[in-house]
Amino acid sequence: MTRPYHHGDLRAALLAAAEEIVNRDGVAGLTLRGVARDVGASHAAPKNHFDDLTGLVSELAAVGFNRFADAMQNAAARHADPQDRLNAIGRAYVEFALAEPGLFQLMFRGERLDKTRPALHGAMLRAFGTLTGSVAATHDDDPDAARSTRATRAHAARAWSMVHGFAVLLLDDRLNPLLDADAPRADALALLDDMLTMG
Amino acid sequence: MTRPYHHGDLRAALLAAAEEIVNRDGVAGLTLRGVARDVGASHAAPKNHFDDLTGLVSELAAVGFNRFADAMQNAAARHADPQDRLNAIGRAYVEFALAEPGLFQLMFRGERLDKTRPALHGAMLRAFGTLTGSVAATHDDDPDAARSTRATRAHAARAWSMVHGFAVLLLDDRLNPLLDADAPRADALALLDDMLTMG
DNA sequence: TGTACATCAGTGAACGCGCGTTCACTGATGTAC
DNA sequence: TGTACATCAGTGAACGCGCGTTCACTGATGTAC
Repeated sequence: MTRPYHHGDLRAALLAAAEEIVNRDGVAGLTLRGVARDVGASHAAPKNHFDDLTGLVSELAAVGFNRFADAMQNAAARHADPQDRLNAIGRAYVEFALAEPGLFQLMFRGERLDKTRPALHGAMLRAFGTLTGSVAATHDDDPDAARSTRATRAHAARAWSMVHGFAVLLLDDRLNPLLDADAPRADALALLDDMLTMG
Repeated sequence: MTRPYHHGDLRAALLAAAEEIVNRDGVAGLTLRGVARDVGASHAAPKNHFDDLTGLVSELAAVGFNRFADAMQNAAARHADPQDRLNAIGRAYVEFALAEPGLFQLMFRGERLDKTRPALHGAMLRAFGTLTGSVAATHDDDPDAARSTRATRAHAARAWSMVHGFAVLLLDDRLNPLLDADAPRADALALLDDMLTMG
């Protein structure tokens, strides 16, 4: 079987390769040439699908935010009580970051992202809406952030900051002094549970 | 006045230039050549003071963590009540991030950091000890994190995660949906105060 | 059904760029005697 | 007090590297008639 001239779905293959690279080598290790190399295409091929590195990164971030939103929604769907749902979302948030550390960092480092791209903008709204909406439900509030009260905004910002900060600090090994040295990963999730349920 | 062959304190000048660059262009914009260029030295000069980019970044991070610790301790010293002190530390944490966004990101992005360098390691312990010790005081607990109870660990992780996540999300314009569009900076600090004092 | 042609996807050579690093060197400083 | 010499700080040319980008091209696909 000879390799056909056209790939079939080079765009998807490039995104998959980019995801693998970013999780292995970090955001700084992601280059157009490297991605093309990994899928066996010429280094100029990505230009046809993503104008430049910002394009590739932004589209990959959109994929990431959609999966991120899916993960949080699936976690929420397994619980009926609003507070339980919110805690489940928080756990899913951190678990996503641990499972795809490079992708998570790419999604949250603005430098290389073009947030005006429709795919990315929509995916971000989905992900953040899931989180803030769930916070509002916990407090019997209007889920529309734009019309939320001062207290609800503070609740949303606190829940989001807490879980995001935990994920970021954990990924960068900053929480080690607070964790069991023998099993930091498992202990981290236990610690997160304590944080979420301590009232 | 002709420029002398020896600079006098090239090391300090290089660190100052690096700080300016990182706050202006971000972590990715920081290079040995660029730093040397900005102080008017040859591009190989930094080698004498910092072996490589990791050395420069790590030493700059050490400077940053010491200033960071100073800022938190100064803020704490203005209050007597433990909870007030902790809130003041949280405010100082976010204000530092806003004042030196590039330096803050450099300090918290592990990739380029050699945390085993004595200067950096010590400065990090100082900064984090200030924060976690203050949390323990709020709960009448042992300030030594290694011997702290499960509840204290959870309190420390929560306080730290919350304030760190808030800073990171704010720097990356992620909190805009929750902020007053006309004065996001001022509103952010008001929102932080609500978060810290909402109980 | 067949043919012509426009469009699209991918190739591979070439370019310029800034980077880190090496190297032989030079100017300045400190120290032993 | 002087002199010799080792050490240190900084220079500037040169190298190789991987990057993004451009360019003329070729193979494949779809569409108009």
